[in-house]
Amino acid sequence: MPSSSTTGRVRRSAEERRIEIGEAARDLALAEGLDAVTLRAVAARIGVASGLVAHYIPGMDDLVADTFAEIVGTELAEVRALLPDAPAPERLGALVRTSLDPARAEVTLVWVQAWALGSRNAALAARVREAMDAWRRVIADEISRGMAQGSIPEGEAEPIAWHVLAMIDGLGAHALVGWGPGIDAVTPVLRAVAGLLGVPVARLGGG
Amino acid sequence: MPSSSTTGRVRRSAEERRIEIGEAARDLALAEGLDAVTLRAVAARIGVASGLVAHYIPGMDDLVADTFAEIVGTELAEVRALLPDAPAPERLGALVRTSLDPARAEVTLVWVQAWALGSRNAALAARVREAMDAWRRVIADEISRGMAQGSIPEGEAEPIAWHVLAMIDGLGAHALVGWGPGIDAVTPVLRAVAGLLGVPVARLGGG
DNA sequence: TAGTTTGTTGATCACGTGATCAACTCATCG
DNA sequence: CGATGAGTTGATCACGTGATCAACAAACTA
Repeated sequence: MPSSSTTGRVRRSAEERRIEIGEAARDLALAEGLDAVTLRAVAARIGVASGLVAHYIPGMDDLVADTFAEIVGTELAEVRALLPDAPAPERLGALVRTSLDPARAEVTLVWVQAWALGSRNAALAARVREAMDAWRRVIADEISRGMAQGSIPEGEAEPIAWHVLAMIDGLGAHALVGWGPGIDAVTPVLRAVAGLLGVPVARLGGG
Repeated sequence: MPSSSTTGRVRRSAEERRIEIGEAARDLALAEGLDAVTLRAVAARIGVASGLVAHYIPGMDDLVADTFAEIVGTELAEVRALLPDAPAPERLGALVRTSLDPARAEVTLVWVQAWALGSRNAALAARVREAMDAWRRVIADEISRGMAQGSIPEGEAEPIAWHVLAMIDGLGAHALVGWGPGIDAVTPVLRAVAGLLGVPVARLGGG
């Protein structure tokens, strides 16, 4: 029998349901990976028939792509919010340290899966490129500001930003299979970034 | 023809079949990704019933893991074979250039998929860690030799090797979704590596 | 109250996955 | 020649995927 008086079912407005579905997809992706965002899994998580979820989305590929965009968009905003009010090099150091925080492993899995799934899911691939552009832009802006302020030697900000990102992503992927334990990741990365920027390591701040 | 005109079937020895299956799995993985290594896909590629493939392997997870190991093992051997007979810094430069060659995109997809699948496939995860260890060892050995010969300033080779690898892998993953086109990847990476090693960029050779 | 709208269900379809196994074919040996 | 055994088939199982849709129920409206 149904749970309460008549039925336990709750009717929500279309807009509420859409939000609920999006949240469920996000939670699932963070907890179990992007490939766990499945029609039935999302439905089960919000206690609803699978058909309902299908009714609200164009297709699963789109939901997955949207979920990815939502997660990494939030991630970037969070990382930016944590940057200290300090000179560019120190802000960049903080950005690297935050990005390499093991607590972000959930998001790293999402990133790596997105790169892999991006080969087949065109919508996702487009979102991935957008997200990477956004990240590079943030890093490049910091570098450019530092160059304008004189705290970083003049040069091309874009390629440097690109490679800082590559280092962060590479280390993240490595950590995903439990590789590189026991080694301090942050210090050598900061050394490498300092080399890329042309500034002393100490200028990147931190302890 | 040898085998009767009624059926085109060919009988092979168990060992031949095993090799044939392994090769089909490798080709499939390189052409369409590790997730395309499927019971039926492998069978179809060698023109055989799916049951035959299943008969020769413990399970698909194992075949996928073996296929990954085979591919990246060969890759590392190839890259090593291409290193010039020169001082350590130049060899490292060549290693980086070879690894970033766009022609290796096939293998990159395999790597990224392996990182992602490694979360669920324990056998694969183990192989991935082994492969990464092998890579790091090769790079670290080169660095250590350079340090011993005086062509690279003294320091800890392992962390440096680790980060050179992270940079290579990160850039590879980026390229997978068609990101970073039009930007010369090699030059800035060499600059970063030179910074890590503490040697002038010119010492990494190439051009 | 009766009628209409809108959210929701659950069965069902078509497909793809890995795995299993009795039956078959063919090469080889006695 | 007949028997033995290794290689192979193809149907089949159980499961999971995305998608569809007629029917149903709750809320709203006249």
